[in-house]
Amino acid sequence: MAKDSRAKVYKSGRIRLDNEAQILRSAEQEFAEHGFQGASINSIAKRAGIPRTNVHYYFNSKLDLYMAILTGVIELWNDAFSRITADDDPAEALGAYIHAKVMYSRSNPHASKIFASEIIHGAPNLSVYFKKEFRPWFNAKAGVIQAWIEQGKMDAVDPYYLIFLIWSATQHYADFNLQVCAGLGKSKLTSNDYEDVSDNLTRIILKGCGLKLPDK
Amino acid sequence: MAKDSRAKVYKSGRIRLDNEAQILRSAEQEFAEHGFQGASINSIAKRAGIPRTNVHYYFNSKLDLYMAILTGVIELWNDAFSRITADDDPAEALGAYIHAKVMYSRSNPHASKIFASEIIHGAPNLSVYFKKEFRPWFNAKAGVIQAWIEQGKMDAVDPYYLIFLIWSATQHYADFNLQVCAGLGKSKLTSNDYEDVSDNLTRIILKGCGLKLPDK
DNA sequence: CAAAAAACTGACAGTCATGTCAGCTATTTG
DNA sequence: CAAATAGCTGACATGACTGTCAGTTTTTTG
Repeated sequence: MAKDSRAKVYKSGRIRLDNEAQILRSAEQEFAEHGFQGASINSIAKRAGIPRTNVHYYFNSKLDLYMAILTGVIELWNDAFSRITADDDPAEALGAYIHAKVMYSRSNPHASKIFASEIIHGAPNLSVYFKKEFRPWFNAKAGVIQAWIEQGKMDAVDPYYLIFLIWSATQHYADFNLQVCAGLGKSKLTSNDYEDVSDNLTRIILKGCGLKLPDK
Repeated sequence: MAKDSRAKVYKSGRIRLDNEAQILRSAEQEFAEHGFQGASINSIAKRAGIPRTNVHYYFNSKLDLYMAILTGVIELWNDAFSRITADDDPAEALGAYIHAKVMYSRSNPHASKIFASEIIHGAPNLSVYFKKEFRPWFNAKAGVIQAWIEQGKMDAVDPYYLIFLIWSATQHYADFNLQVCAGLGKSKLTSNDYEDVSDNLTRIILKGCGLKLPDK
């Protein structure tokens, strides 16, 4: 009996994996477009080409589905920053990080939007993450920048604010993509545009921290 | 008859003005917390201490109420930037603008969040604004920066990207306030914190554009 | 190929929200 | 103070969505 109730834990078969992936992809779009409350399981099911009740077979509730996406986003997100250490050259490391984040805004705009929307609306589903995991991780990363400063490698900017600056400036091109396109008079940013964004941001931010652009 | 149907246009009495203001205040909070779809007229009414049906007496639909707020936000928002001209000193003008925007994030976080959420989710209610008014205004502002560059007063950064940088960096402290507080280990940013933010951003961005900090 | 497991679905119950309207009450005004 | 206007509200019609469950179909496996 107890065994039976746990049976669902075994996520087996090819069918399950395929369908879960398909549902997650569709849900990511739907949540990005309409937010958690605005998204409907019905729409997600339609996007995925699967009957609504079948979506429920894979994900017990809308919140389950949402959380699966949200936690996935965060993992992917933190990865790019986690590799930077105090031994790296600051100009190179920060330049690479800015570039990676800009490209991430290009390749994963949905994820960025879902995350942003969650925080804007009070992060009701990330309170545990923000209360436990986030701060230690964030402090560690700020520590790397602080170390560079103490080694005299860059200006004594506040590491916390510098990180926020990089995050906001880069994520802007995913979250506010619509406004950016409207301002530039384009229907969509090209690969070149994103490179331009990355170059401009890198130039301003590195120089602003007293760092020289690394020659490529 | 035609006269009667227009009668509502005359927004008269003190009672109406009071109640409308109260409802708008409550709606701003509700929309910021839950987004357009997540907000309910019922909750707004409760916040305002007014029966739900009475809210409908003042605003025909939820969308009407939302639009009243959204358009108000945009007007307020554009004001700070609209005063800058090519004759101003760039360091001073940009510094003041950054400061104003940071302080705006402090005093009007709800408005910022509502605007951000609207754009993130595809700006379905601002399509007219973005198709008509926004670009000319935005180009004019970029033109001011371009003029400074041509006068040799600052580095040849792309004006468009510079504006986006300032917007994103400053609005971040309203929209992502929760993440910022979590990262800094505070429950709320103080007046001093916002001044620090403004100082740090100004320092990095101005230096990044080849401008000297104006001495206060 | 038959039994077991996984995948699927139609029908249902329950909840919550919006918007309308007729008729009520309070306030203003001549 | 009475007529006119503004403000208010209960009841109702309507629709959307979530989540459950029993029972069916498909797939896997021994």
